[in-house]
Amino acid sequence: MNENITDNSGRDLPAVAAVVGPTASGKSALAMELARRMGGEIISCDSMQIYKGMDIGTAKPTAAERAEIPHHLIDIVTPAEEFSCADYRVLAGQAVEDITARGRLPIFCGGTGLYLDSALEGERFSPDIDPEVRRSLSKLPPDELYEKLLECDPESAAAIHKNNVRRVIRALEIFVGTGIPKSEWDRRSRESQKRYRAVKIGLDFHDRAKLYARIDARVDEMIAAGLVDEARNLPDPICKTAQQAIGYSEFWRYGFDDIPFVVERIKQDTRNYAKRQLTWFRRDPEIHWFYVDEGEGGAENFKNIVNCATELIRAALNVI
RNA sequence: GGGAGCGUUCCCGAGCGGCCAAAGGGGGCAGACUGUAAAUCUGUUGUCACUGACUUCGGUGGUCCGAAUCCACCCGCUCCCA
Repeated sequence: MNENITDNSGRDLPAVAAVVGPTASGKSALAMELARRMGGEIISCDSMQIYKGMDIGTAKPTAAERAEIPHHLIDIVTPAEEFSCADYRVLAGQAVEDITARGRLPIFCGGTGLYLDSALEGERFSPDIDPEVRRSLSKLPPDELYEKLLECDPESAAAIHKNNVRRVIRALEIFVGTGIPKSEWDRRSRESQKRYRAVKIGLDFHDRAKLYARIDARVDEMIAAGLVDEARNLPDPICKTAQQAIGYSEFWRYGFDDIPFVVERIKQDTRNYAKRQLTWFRRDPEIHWFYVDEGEGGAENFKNIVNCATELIRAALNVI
């Protein structure tokens, strides 16, 4: 059933779908429905659902959902383990291969734009860098770091704001570690042949306030579902990435004494995050956007989105 | 009833006679992003016919060439004494 279209360079690329959008926009429900209709399996594209034990705060699909439709790349490491975008790319590639081999349609679903991009990219030319390089660079004053970058990789320096120390360091460590500027590595990745035939479906709202209201409501639900205890009881060593998780980091930062205050912080952080996700995805011209609050919104509109998305995917991927 | 304060742009909050459409932070909006990405960073945020004009700092009326800043009264809030 999964008849791949031959792309213009003559290679057969596996077909995949992707459902993206800001947090709380209804991606999971849409992906589930698409999976049911099209014989698909879901590949989570979420930097935090990777972590075991962080269930409520990352809005993982329920056990029932996971029993009905196979979900990949959820619960793959403990919060103590460092996990990167590059790791994700490798595992996503395996998942697609696996799902495709079984004649089913891989459906990416998630809000981590960088992870999705890295998974869909043809090749990723970013070598491993000795972490010691970053460590020593981090000790230098920001101005000096930017000066250095200006010298060894002016193209990246021009693209990165000097205040964005984290990215200045990344660009610098790539040059120090490989002798080749980051801008050059990036160019090679960008120019590489795509890995899949992908159809991307995006979810957004005409009225931003509606999205924000959904976010607030969902945070309240998470609290009711026991997020506080989940955060309190996470096993101690937690890696840098997992430490940043919204819904948990606020407890670590503000403590467990004033729960209502922390809840407000979680809502605010989530809203800001949703805005950043939208900024990321809106830049991608390949995404077909659907509006959750179109017309009357609600179940009727959801059905309509599912229908349109299904047609779109079938047409574009030539999947029956 | 007496005393001491306070009221600033969406919010908090600085300003205390001109350099103030008014610091800073938050929020909003927009943007960047290729191995920390639920991270990190940038721009913008009174109105308009926008290198200029107009309206704004609780209200009204004054002083002054000139007020968010000084004075009077009024309204509202807070705190202290009774």
